[in-house]
Amino acid sequence: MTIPDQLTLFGAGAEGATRRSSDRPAPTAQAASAACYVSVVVDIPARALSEPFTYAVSGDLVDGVKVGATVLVSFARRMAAGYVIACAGTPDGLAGAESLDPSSIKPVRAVLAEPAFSEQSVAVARWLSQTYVAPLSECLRLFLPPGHTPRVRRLEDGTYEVERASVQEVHQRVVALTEEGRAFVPPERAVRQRQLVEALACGPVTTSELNALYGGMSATVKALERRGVVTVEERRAWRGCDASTTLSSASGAAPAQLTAGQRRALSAIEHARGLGRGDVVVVDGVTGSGKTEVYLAAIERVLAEGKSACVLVPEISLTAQTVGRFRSRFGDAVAIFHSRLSAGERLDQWDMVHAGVARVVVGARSALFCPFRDLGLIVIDEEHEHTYKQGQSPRYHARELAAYMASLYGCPLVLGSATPSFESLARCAAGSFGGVSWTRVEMPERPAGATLPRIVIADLRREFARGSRSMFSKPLLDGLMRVVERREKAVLLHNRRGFAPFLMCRECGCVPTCDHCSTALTYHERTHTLECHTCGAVHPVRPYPAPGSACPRCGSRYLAKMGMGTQQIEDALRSLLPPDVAVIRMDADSTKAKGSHQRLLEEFDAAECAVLLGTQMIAKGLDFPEVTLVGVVMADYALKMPDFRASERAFALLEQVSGRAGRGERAGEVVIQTYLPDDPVIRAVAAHDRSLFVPADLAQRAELGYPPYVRLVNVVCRGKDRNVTERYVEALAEKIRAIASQEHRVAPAGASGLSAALAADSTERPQVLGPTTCVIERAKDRFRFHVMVKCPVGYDISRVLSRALSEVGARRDVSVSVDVDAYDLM
DNA sequence: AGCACGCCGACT
DNA sequence: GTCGGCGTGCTC
Repeated sequence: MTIPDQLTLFGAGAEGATRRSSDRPAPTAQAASAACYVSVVVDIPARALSEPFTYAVSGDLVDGVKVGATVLVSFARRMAAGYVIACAGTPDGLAGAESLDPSSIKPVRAVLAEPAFSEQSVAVARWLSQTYVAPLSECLRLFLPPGHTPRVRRLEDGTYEVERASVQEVHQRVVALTEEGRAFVPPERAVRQRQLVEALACGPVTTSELNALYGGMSATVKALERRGVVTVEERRAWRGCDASTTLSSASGAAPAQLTAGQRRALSAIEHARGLGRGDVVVVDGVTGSGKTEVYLAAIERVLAEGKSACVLVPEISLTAQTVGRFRSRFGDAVAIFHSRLSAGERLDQWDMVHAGVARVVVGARSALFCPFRDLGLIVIDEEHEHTYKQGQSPRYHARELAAYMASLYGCPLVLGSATPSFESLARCAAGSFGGVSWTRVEMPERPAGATLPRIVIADLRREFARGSRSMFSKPLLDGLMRVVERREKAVLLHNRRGFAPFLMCRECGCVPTCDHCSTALTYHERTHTLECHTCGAVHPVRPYPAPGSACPRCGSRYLAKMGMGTQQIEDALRSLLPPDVAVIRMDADSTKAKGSHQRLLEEFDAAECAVLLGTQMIAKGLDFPEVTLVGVVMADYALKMPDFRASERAFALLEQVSGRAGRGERAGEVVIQTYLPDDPVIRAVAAHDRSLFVPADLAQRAELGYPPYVRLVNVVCRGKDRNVTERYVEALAEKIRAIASQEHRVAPAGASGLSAALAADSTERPQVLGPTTCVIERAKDRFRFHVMVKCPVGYDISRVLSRALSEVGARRDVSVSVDVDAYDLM
């Protein structure tokens, strides 16, 4: 545990200490001696401060002040960190500074960090800021090295302090034999020297490795270094590169031959690369059709041209196999980003890209902000995943950001999925969007004779009528027994975490709810607690049939667990299956610890006969050829979500999880348990044919005005005072209505005909719905209201919103969050 | 007149 | 974000 180093600038004793009064420099003198001028975005996240300010750079700082650098500036009687986004010889050369009084320009006080982003990244940050109505400083921060967000604080005595980044680079000392050293024979009795020479015979070794192997070796190293036998070289250590896996399918050897579908996809990507304008290729390949191999082959060609590639995968830790394939194909040239990296590992992976050591980046959505040298390809795997939408400001969607970056860099964007998003399907159907072409390539077959699994629908209504009270239907039970008998493997999906999601009184119907938030409390079996997943409040509880259970409202003792979770199914499986069958549960609870995710998968891989039970995290990316059975314990949770995308998501989830079966030589079977066997989504999954539900679902969305036919923006206002918040949100909604009605349709330059093609029946002007209270009316003691805005595709709604926000003005006691192209409408 | 409070706008 | 300026309205 290291205490963050603190470095006091302008501290007491420092010459010209920055006190309130002495804070103002003589402006004219500074301006006259300026070597150049810069546009600086101050790191104060307020919507009103999104525009850059102009500062002068003195001669002694000019070498360090470049685009991408972090600087310290005085701003409105205080100090602030800021980011340099442009440089020029005179103020006139900087946008917005033309009409500035030269005497009001202050100097840059210090350089806090070397350049971290390029001018292209500035363009990307600007686009993010405008599109998602977020402060520019917040968007620029995304490009900083991990753990290096600057912190400037004012101390009691009026001086300022810049906190040094808590994560630092580390070095290792590498010991190697010199040319002459090879012939060196240690004296008979010099045991340590013998050990050292022996260790170095096969190649250079780090000092820490030597010390771990032989104990204190530093004296010996020093002695031999003096004699010229060995050299010691200090080298930057790259943390986060040593993750190895025993997973059998993680090797990346290229197959002898690609399938016809893979070749088609690859040539579409090559075609797009040749055009160099950022065209999009949607690789629509069934599960197991070898999409990863297409990415790998495309990246090989990009690397051969000396360019780099970025691959986004949903929550990387879920796909240790994918990572393994990339690492074994491209070796050290790969940087990996996932949520389970430590701060130091994250920084080093970033620096590997910065230094040009790594030219392939595999990571979650934030990997797009890496300091790429010359980006030649962007890939988004499992493109339909909603994790590509960022949940906090800036609430960008990685697909849209990647499409913008692709056109900026003139490189192709590849979107891969077995279940492409409706947005992507619509754009491909239109042929173009945002001024570039969108092409869909189908890969309908699995390579090497593997076939898609047979799908069995288990009708739970009939099971119940037959008197079965088991959580496993006959087809699923039979399937499990067959797996046990043949010593194969099964994957069981259950889309819920915890033991019982909530408690309910069987007598009065009361469901315990959080005092601070209007959400039902979740029951946790192992700890006997009710927990609020919104604010984290924890209450101990005794549910029925434990003695002393009591309903908080009516006192009845029948306060019972409702629904079932993965833990309950795990217990049932264990009592059902012979003890030599491994039952492995994977959900948010069992994968909390670092590395536990991979460990559980390796356990499943190594087992001779096993059942892997888990939430949706097991649905994608897993590639185990021995899995012959996939069971969905209850498909209806996914089908009946209160969301217009429920069908799309349910289809994706069921199709993905079904795809885990039959990836090897033996055929696979999927059993889906449901009370709704006639639902079009279930029928589409059963037939491996999305056309059985997509047209009807699209027709409904067109009629009700939902994406992909319109854009949706959700504006949420939160405040402690109900009335104040409500009045504010009403004023904001009114302002949006007013501005939207006076603006004509402003399609941004280059916007395609998709809005015309798709939005023909929808409104031409934005439609403002609400304000209303949010579904979660109150969270963390704040009242929540929201306004929904629907507008035609291609309409520049962001401009309307930022104008409305600045005209209504900010209030300290009401926080506003804008979610453009919202996914979560709660 | 003197001052507390809240709103508005500037900040380079 | 954060501070100061200024207008409103209340109190001495």
